[in-house]
Amino acid sequence: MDKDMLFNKLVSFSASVHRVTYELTKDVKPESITQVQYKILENIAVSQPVTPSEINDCMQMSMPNTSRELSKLSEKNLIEKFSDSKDKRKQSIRLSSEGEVLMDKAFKSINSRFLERIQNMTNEDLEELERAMDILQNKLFYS
Amino acid sequence: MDKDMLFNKLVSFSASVHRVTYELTKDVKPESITQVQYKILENIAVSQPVTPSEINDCMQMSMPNTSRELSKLSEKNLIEKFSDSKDKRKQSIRLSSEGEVLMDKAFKSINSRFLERIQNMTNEDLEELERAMDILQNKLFYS
DNA sequence: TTATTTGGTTATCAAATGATAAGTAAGAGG
DNA sequence: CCTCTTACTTATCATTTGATAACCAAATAA
Repeated sequence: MDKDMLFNKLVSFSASVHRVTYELTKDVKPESITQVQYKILENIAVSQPVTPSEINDCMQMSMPNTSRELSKLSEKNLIEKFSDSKDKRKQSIRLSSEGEVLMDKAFKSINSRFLERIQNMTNEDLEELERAMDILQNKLFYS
Repeated sequence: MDKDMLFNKLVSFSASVHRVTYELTKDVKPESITQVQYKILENIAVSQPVTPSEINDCMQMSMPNTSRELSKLSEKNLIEKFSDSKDKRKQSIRLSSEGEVLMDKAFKSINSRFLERIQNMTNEDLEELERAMDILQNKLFYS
């Protein structure tokens, strides 16, 4: 097996994934928030409730910056902070109802672009896609 | 076929791809250039020679900003600009030898992390990966 | 009880990025 | 020849981001 060839394939593959996810998610974020803030919201949306440190790890930013961005999101009424009853240093963060609406709209729009993209596929195609994603996620893109 | 399930799978899949490419490419860029500049160099490396407008399209930035970043890369002696002999408005950009060295080092380092990641795989596993990438790239992550 | 560590905030500063306006020079179309 | 368009540059400005230092309060360890 030619591992160099496989590596080249990986390079081109991840470029494609990045490009297509860019196309799918283009313009779904409202003007009122920055790209980083949108990413944080996405992060919260898929794994709420989260703590600031968890967001911090996923986003690869420094705590002070995470804290700042969270405050901004809080000011914009998109998230809510609760303090943990057991460990009062910890904060637990979730989307506010306004935030839920925003992210719901975003995901719906991404979903509909996705449906467009797969609209002409047969059931076998779709099952093939599913299997292929499973394989790659388990064997190559595991964490 | 449940398309919503497939969509969820896609969301989680692309998150994984992003995370793993982050890990593979972490710290390969020298301190002397910014993230954006590194991305531009990657772009040039895989499809040189390129014109500023082509880079501009791929990078989703505005022409003035692209131009600025290219000048900076040029000042750092990482790229070279030639003007097209046919159409003198156009510029053709390639890596300088210093730029080649830099990107070569970067790709080698990414490659070695990739090899680590696949080191325990059988030939069948690798062929499976290859097929899976082909399928996804052709059917879902096409441009 | 007294450190020390953990989880987080606030303030501040430099640097990077994004966006706009205005300009130049070469090619294309009339 | 005279416009118009294309490809790109320069200058400038506001905003975002990244990084650092200093701080606080709760939890933990000594």
